Amino acid sequence: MIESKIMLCDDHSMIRRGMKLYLQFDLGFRDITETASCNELMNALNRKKYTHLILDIILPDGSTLEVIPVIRKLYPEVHTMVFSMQPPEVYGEALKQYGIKYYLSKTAGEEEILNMLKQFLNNKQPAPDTGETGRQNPFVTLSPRELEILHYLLKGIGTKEISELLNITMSTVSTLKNRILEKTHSKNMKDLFQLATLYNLNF
Amino acid sequence: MIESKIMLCDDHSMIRRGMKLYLQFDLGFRDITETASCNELMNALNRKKYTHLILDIILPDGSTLEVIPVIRKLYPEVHTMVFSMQPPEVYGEALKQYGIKYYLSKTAGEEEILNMLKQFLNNKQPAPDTGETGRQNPFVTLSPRELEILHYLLKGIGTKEISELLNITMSTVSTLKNRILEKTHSKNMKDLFQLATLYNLNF
DNA sequence: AAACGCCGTCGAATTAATTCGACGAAATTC
DNA sequence: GAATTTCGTCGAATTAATTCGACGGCGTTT
Repeated sequence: MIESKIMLCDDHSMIRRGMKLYLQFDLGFRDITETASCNELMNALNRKKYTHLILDIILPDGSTLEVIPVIRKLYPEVHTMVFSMQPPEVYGEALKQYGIKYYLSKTAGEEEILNMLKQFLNNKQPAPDTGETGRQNPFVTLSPRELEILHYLLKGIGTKEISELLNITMSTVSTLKNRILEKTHSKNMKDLFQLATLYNLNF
Repeated sequence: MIESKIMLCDDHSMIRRGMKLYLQFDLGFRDITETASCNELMNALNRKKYTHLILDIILPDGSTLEVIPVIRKLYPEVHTMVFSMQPPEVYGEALKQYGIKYYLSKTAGEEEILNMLKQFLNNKQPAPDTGETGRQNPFVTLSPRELEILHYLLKGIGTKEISELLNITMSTVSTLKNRILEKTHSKNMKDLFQLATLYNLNF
């Protein structure tokens, strides 16, 4: 194995220390650089060549989602793993579109963390993701009527009021709403709001 | 200094490792026990006497807000510090009501973390409450119970399920939910989610 | 001490929302 | 062209959620 040069970007010093411990003591890597913001990250990448990036999503000066496209353009060969508090369902799709194949949740157990780190740092293929050739925006599968309902739902309007606005039954609205939740793989409204925010769908 | 027996409760192994490193290497404490849920925590407290507790707020099986009153009743002499991702303004008041004087934010820098840990573990008086922060944050007016409910609401959990989790009536949950909406001036859940996002409360 | 206001709780009545078919029309696949 | 899927819709039954008034407990104010 070639000596890996690892960049670890997370704004929580606690997390960085914990992660560093895994990388150093458990996995034996030594070349680990830390950054705590998008800005620091980009500067550091500019200064030195890294083989692996381990990035948090939410940083004090913005989201790594904003810089990942830039990074992939400037340093196409670097391996990138995202590591976040956010549930993978939410960012998974967006990251796949960006070509990020590794997503580690901070809520994962020790074993899972170590396993994924090992695979990632040895440049193995990522965990067997559920097939599906690079899915797109989950909202594109919605029918016209469903999009109409979605529009009102995202404004926080309830089933009853929507049914009145569109002159249809509440049960119809409920049915459509459920189909929307299914198609977007949202468990509940909170998931839907999050997903919509993620895809800039907040109209 | 008397030998401290420290209990560290957090569901992220990464955080636990980072914190343990601070406690062991930087501060020289050795008796550190880890737990990762409310249940584990209560069992561990029952088994052994601790001098200091360092607790995360949000755990997989509930909120420490639920168990802190119990802990303070059963073990009134134990020193407790809360340690969380949430901005301190939000939980500060509720915790003060529970007699918790130490609140450490995971977003704090290394120095701040070490300082507060030192003070806490040496049983000094808490840091001079960093001035009047965020009188504008609408979440500060929430009562302890309301914050508890809020926590579940923000996870997208419904009234019925919350009532089951907390063993109270649905009508109670609904009442609390409405008071939360009122106090935060939210018309509906969508507003609440948005507001929570705005105040970095989404976890 | 009395009065006030917030807190956590509930019951009963009411309303909102979901579920689970089901149906014809339109689009798509075979 | 037949079979299948998706779409928009609904009714009836059921379940979830809200409303509203209330009550005792607990701090504060007066």
